[in-house]
Amino acid sequence: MTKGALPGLTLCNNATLRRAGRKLGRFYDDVLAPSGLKGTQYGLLYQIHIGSEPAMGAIAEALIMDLSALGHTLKPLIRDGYVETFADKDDRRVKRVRLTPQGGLKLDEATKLWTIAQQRFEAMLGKDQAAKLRAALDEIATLDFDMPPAR
Amino acid sequence: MTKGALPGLTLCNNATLRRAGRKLGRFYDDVLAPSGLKGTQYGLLYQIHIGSEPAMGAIAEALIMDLSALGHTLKPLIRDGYVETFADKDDRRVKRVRLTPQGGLKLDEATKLWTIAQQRFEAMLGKDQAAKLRAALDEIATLDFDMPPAR
DNA sequence: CGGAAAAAGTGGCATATGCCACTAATTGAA
DNA sequence: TTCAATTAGTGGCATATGCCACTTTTTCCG
Repeated sequence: MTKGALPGLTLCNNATLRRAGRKLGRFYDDVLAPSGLKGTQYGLLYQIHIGSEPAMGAIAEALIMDLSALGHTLKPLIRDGYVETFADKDDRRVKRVRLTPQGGLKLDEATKLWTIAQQRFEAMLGKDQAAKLRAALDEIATLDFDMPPAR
Repeated sequence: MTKGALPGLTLCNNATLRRAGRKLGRFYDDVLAPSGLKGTQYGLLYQIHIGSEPAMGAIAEALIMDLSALGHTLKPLIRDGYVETFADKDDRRVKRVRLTPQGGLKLDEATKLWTIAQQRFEAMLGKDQAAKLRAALDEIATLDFDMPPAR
């Protein structure tokens, strides 16, 4: 009976998304485990890597996450020496972020594992399905939920 | 420049799912805010509601979440008097969960708000798109990620 | 029957995320 | 120039989730 239809809340978009997120997150986490990074941390390192010494705010915006949440999530990575921050030359309010050499190596190491997870997942769901899913998710990410409260 | 294409990690299924999850989660949380419940808590109350005094393990399985995580998430709901637990008559290891009368009322109240969130979201993404998305997400939720480690 | 193994939760520890109240640095007028 | 808004982050507090080490019950055998 453990197999079969999923009971309940199959109607709530939010709950369904969260549930799938827990499942997929654990999978990526498991595969990335040998590197010592969680899926979230891998994504964050990658985002920093592809940016040009991005400011905290720029990262938060790209990842659609709260600025303070980003700050918290960054701490273990800084503590472990994968990331470092420095003040922007022209605006001292701005704090920029970059990978340390160690962080770069760790990212490379983790990318090998990530590729495995990515391939295994896409082999199961289907490359097309996965691409369509990401497209739909990206669409949600760009939606503008602001009409009612007016302004 | 704030608008436009999403930079980076649009390739990682996990990162994309998490990002959309943060966005959608905040939307549902905002709409549910007047009830004092978060989207996660609403989903949990609902899951308990549709079950027959479900055991912790049953809930965790349905929501695909860690049993201990469920225990932690349940605490604030118990503290606030929306949920109560009791030992199973036949197996004292099992702890069953049910809504209190207050919890039932709160669920009804929150459901009105949830309906608004759900409708607003589906109006933006499209009912079809939303249904397809949930189907895809449910498929992920049922995938069996266990081959490599063999057994 | 009696002890090993399995099943269901709990507690502690760590990361992931958000919101709110603040602080510091800039920008914009008057 | 000077002081009120705005912008970028930080810290504290609370929930969301996981994993691991245990404790308590049951179940299973020999």
